[in-house]
Amino acid sequence: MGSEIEVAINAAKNEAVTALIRSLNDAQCQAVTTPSQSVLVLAGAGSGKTRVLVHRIAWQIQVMDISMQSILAVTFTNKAAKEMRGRIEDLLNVSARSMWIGTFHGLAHRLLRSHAKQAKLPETFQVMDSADQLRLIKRLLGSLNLDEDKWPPKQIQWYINAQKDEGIRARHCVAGYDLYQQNLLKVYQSYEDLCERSGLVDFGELLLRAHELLRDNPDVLAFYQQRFRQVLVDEFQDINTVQYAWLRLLTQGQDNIFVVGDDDQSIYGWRGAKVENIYNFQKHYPDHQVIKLEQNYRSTGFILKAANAVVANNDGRMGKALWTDSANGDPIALYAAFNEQDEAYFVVERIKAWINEGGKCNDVAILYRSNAQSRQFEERLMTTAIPYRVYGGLRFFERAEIKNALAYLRMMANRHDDASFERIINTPTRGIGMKTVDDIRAIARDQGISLWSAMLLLLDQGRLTARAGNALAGFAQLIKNLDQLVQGIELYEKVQLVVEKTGLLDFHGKEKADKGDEKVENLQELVNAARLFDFNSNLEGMENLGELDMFLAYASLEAGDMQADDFEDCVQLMTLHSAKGLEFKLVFLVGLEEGVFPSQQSVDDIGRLEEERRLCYVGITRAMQHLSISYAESRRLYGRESYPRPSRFLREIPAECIQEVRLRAEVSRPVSSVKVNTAPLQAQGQYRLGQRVSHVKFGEGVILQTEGAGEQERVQINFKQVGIKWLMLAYAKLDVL
DNA sequence: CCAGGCCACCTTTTT
DNA sequence: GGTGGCCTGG
Repeated sequence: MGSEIEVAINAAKNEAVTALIRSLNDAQCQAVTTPSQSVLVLAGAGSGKTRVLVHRIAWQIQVMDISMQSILAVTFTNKAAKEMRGRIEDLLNVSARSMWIGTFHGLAHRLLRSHAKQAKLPETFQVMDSADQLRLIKRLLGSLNLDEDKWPPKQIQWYINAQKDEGIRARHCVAGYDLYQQNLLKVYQSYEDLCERSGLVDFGELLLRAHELLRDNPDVLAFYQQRFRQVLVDEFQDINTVQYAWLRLLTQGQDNIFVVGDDDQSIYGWRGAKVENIYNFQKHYPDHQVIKLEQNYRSTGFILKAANAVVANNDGRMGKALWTDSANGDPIALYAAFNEQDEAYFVVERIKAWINEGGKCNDVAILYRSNAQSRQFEERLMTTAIPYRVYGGLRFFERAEIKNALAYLRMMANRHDDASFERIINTPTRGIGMKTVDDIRAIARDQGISLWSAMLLLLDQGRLTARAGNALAGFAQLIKNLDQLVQGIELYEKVQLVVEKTGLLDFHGKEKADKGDEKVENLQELVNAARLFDFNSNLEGMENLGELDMFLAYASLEAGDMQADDFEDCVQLMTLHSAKGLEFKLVFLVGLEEGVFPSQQSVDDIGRLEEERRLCYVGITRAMQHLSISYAESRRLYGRESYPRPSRFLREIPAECIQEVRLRAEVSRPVSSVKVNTAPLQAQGQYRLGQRVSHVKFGEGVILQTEGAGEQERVQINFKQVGIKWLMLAYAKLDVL
C-alpha cells in the first residue's frame, strides 16, 4: 500500500485522466468516464460523437487498464473504422493494430475466416459483392426456368437480402398457399444451395453466418465473450436485426456495451436498419445509462437552426435539442436554377469565388441525393479545371475489367466458384458459346456439382464438337497453367501474370478508343494495388489466410476506398448517404426538388418520407460555415425533361435562415468558348438562360434552354400565361426585357 | 459462334 | 444517359 511505485502509477494515471478529459464538455466527459457498463449515448450531429468514442476507448485502456485486444469497436463504414483507428493511435501514440476495429461486415468476415469449419464454410470461401450476387440470381432464375420479367432479379435480390437482414433462412420461411411466396422461397432456397456449393458468401450472409457461428458454438461464443471486455458501437441507429442479435450474444451476461447513435440520422431503414434497436437496447440492458450530447460544435447558428427546424417535422423522435455557442454566421444561400446545368454553373462559380478568397477545395462538398446527379457538376468542374473527386458510383473494384481479373484470381483460389466461372468462361472471347455453357450448366445442375467439375466431366465424355471441345479444353488448360505459374511468386506478380496470360489486357485494350486505354490503365492499377496491398494489415485471426484470399476479400469488402489522389486538394462530390459522418466548411446541397429529394419512391410513404427528411438533416448538418442549397426549375431526368416543384424541405427551413441568391445579370459575356453546347449559359449573347423576354403573342417569359445555332437556334421559354414553348429564334420576335 | 448495333429499361441510397 | 439483353449479318 502506498508504495512509491503505486504512487507513481497513480500520478501517471491522474495525468492521463486530465489529459483525456481536459478538452471535453460535461456530457462528453460523463460519457467517457462513466463507470456504467452499458451506455447509450444519444449524440446529435456534430456533437463530438467520434471524439467521445475515441476518448472512451483511450479511457478504458489508460485508466481502466483494459488491454487493446480486449476492445471491440464496430463502425458502419470502412472510412469510419480507419478514422477511428487513426485517432486512437494519435491520442495514445501507440499502434492500435491489435484492437479489433472494423465494420460489421469486416469483423464478421474475420470471425468466419478464423472459424470457417465451425461456421460450416469451406476454408476457401469467397465474399461476393451485390453485383456478383445479382449475376448469380439471374443465372439461377434461368436454371429454374423462371421468367425474368415476372421475377425481376433485383426484387429477388432485395427479398433475399431482406430475409437475411432479419436473420431468416429459407427453411424458416412459411410460404403458405401464396404461389408467389412459394416461388420466392424456392428461389431463396436454391440460392442458398448454390452459394453453399460454390463457397460464396454475400454481404448479408457474412452477418447472418457470423451470428449463427456464435449462437451455435458455445465454446466460440464463450471465447469472444471473455475476450472482449468492452464492445463499442458507432452509428447504432443504423443497425439491423442480425447485427443487433450478434452484439447481444457477444455482450450477454456482461452488458459491457457502449453504443453511440442519433435517431435523427437513421438513414438506412431501406436496407433493414432498425432504429427501434435503440429502444430494444434500453429494454435489454436494464442497467444502462443514457447520455445526451446536445451541444453542436460544428455549424454556425443559422445552419443548425435550419437543420433543427427541418427534422422537427418528424414524429416519434427521441427528442434532442441541438444548440450551439456559435454566432448565426452567414445565412443559407438558396438558389433557384433554371435547369441542372445552370445549377452546376452556379455551384462552380461559388466554388471559384471560394478558391479565389483562399479557400481550399478539400473543404468543399457537393452533396446530392443520387449518384446520377454528379455528372453535371463533374462536367462543369472539369471545364473550370477545378480538381474534384467523386465518391461512390462505379468504384474501382466494381469495374468490369477489374471484376474479370478478380474472377480469374478467384478461380485460382477456389475452383468451384461458379459465379467467377460464369464470368470468365468466355471472357476474353475464346469461342465458347451459349450452347456449350448451357451443357455445362445442365450437368452441374443434374449432378449437383460445380461448373468447373461439370466442365471437366463434359470434356471427359468427349461428345463435344471438335471446335467447342478445343475451346473448352483450352480454357481448362489455361486455368491449370496459371495455377502452376502462379506458385510461389509475389501477389502482384500473380495479378500481373493473370492479367497478361488470360489475354484480358489485350482484350480490354482493344475496346473502342479512349475506353480501352482507360481499362488497360485500370488493370495496371490493379497490379499496383496488389503491390501496395498491405499484407501486414493481415489481422490476428486471419493468419492462416493466404495473401491472395486476403486481397480478394479486401476487394469485395472495401470496394470503395481504393481511389487514388487521396491527398490531392479537391472538391468532394458524394451522395448524402456517404456524407454522413463527414464535415465541410462549405457545403452545396443540390437538387432540392420533389421527386429528386425527397425521391419519388418515398413521397407517398410517411415512414420513408421521414427518412428522406432525416437525410436532409444529415445534409444540412455537414456544413460548418457556409451552406448553399439549390434546386432546378427544369431538369432532365432519365433523358426526359421535367419541371419539378421545389422540395417540401425548403419550406421547412425558417425564412430568417435563408438568403435567396438573385441572378447575376452580368454573366452574358459572349465567350469564345470552343464547346458551345456544354455551356449554354455563356454562349448566345443576349438570349441566355434566365433572360426575361417578351413575345408578341405569348407575352412575358423566361428562357429555360437554348439549342442549335445560327438559323437553327431554338430557345425554350417558360411563358407566364401559356407555359413552356420551344421557339425558333429566327422567326420568333422576342424582345429582351 | 461472334461482333456490333439497336432497343428497352432504368434509378435511390451501401456493406 | 448508360447498360444489359436481344437480334442480325458475317
